[in-house]
Amino acid sequence: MFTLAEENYLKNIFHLQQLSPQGVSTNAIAEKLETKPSSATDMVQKLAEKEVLTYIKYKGTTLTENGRKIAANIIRKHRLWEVFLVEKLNFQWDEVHDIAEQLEHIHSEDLISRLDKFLEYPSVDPHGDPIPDSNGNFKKTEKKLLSKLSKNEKGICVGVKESASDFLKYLDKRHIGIGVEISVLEKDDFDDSMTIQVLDETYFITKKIAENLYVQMS
Amino acid sequence: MFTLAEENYLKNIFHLQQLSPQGVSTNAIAEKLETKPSSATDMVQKLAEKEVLTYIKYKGTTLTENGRKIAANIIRKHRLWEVFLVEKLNFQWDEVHDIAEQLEHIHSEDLISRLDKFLEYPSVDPHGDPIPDSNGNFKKTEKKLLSKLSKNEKGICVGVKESASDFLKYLDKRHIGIGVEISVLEKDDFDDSMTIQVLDETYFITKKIAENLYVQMS
DNA sequence: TATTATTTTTAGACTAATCTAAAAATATTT
DNA sequence: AAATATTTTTAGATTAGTCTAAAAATAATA
Repeated sequence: MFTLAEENYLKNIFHLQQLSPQGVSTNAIAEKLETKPSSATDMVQKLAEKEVLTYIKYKGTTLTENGRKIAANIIRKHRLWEVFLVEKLNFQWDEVHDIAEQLEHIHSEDLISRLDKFLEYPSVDPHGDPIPDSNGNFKKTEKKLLSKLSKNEKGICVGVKESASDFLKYLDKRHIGIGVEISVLEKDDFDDSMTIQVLDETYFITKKIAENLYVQMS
Repeated sequence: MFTLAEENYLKNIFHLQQLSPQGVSTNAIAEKLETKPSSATDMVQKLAEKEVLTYIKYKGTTLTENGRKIAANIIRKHRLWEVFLVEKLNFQWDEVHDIAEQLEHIHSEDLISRLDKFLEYPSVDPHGDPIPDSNGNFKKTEKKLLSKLSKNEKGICVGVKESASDFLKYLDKRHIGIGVEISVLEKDDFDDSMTIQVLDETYFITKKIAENLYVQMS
């Protein structure tokens, strides 16, 4: 069994590993967990003892297969609870993160499998991120960034890259959410800004916005 | 904000206070929390600093109004989550306690008020215990005669009608006293006799006995 | 009431998780 | 390649919560 702190390290190292699969640096871990590098070193050494990650001094860490599964399971719980909060308790999708951060640490396999069933086995969370199965496997999605689309292409919004509350509010105001169709009406080659159509409205969006929205093409 | 350990102490001191309203002993707290009396002393002193309880050395502790409210709120969360687990996730009522013990420590007022609404404002948990409102108030339940209980109901012994010595000896022999929980396992409709459970023992009692014991229902 | 038993508190130590400050290793620049 | 900068680790301290052992207070008994 792992402590709350250990679980948080595992989960965040998992996420960091997506960006640097060859090994995660101590400083990166410390920054992600908002702690000091010396604390990260201590914890990483402890987790290496427990064989959920491999650690080479001054080089970095990588999750073991076992560590990967544990991390994926925490992410699974986080995302399932987010679906519950939005679908059943009518939270807005930008309000659920902090609560899910707490709920993800509740220990009970039975609870999660029942919750999964209750929610009718969702495949993505309210932000469009995939929910791994009970073995820790993620379904590969062929989503791409909206910024990669050309003029007159369109796609279904399936997720966001950045889930900062301000950004989600920006999207809500324009009725952009998971499952909504977005069409590129115009694209400026100079600054990569776009004019897009969402439902019956057209909006002008900057490159920065387009680089934070994932769409799935038909 | 209170830590997990602090919340558990407050909750359990609240429960102990139902049985001894004049003050809870250090040993009783230690026993309830499955820890050592010295640990209980330390924690009680810390909680007294935080003014959620009053503590007099060698005498005992009593929750302050503030402490009572915090404890009631934890109990409220515990019981609401139990309703959720049984009503929505189809757990059996005897399987939910350990999970609710974890869920009761999730911090979010908004979450609980939405959960309350989702569950359609239940007034009791799956064990029949009352759920306090968001101000920490429990609905008053007055004492009634044990003879008025039906099969499978239970209550806490709060008094006797007849205080004849023979009767008290009879109760003593069966470990029936103030604060003891009595459950009705069987009730005979013809002569109003009952089979009751007290602690780990079951007893057969006549109508006359049941008409002389006051119980308070959860 | 004096003695014994029980309860409660204090003192000192331990673990998990964190921190600061300094040392060591690695990376970058000139 | 030497000097400098950055990253990472170690050493030692701190806090919360717990423990054991011993001392102090209270309660029970002879």
